[in-house]
Amino acid sequence: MPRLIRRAFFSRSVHEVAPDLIGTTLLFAGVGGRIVEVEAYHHTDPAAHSFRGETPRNAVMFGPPGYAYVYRSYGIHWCLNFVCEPKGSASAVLIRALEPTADLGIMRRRRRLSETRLLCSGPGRLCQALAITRAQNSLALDEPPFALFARTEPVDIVAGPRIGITKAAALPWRYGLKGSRFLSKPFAPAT
DNA sequence: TGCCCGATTAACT
DNA sequence: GTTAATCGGGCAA
Repeated sequence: MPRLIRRAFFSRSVHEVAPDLIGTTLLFAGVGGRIVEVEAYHHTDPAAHSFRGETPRNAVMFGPPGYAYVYRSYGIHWCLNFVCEPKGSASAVLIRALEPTADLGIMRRRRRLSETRLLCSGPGRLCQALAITRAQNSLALDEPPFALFARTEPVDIVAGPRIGITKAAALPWRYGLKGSRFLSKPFAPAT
């Protein structure tokens, strides 16, 4: 049986936690899969929601690590983040893609899509498949309905520039599972 | 109070 | 490659 990841796991630099999340398994109410792609957002980063200080929307980022920060993107989609680092540093990891492993049937129904590769390959898609909305904002990640399981085997991790942002876009703070078919976009080949 | 724009996706050409 | 859909934060007035 895989080991359950506790919230102390997140009490480290977002740049350590982000690659460590690759290959772990995220379940929400028993539905989910293996994390294959994440991005790190540090509070000193202009692209981070916390960069301009605390507001009602981003308040969870300023709280203790190990909690979910959920926000609406482009007025349509939901995006799931894990708060990291000591309380107050306001850094988080955006969960960008999963390899579906648990309860594909309910995810296909929610997404109205049969193709497994696209079920959770993107931050908005993943939230639709797991039925995550603002209602899950500020929930603890090591208590039901959330569950996060440690990897059971070593993984190869690749890093590259983040996606879909205009500020500080060159920083290589996107991490992925090497060779995964379930990435939202491929990583540029290593040079 | 109003206006602009974004950590996106899917349906177009 | 381009664009609409659609909401709330941040900033100007």
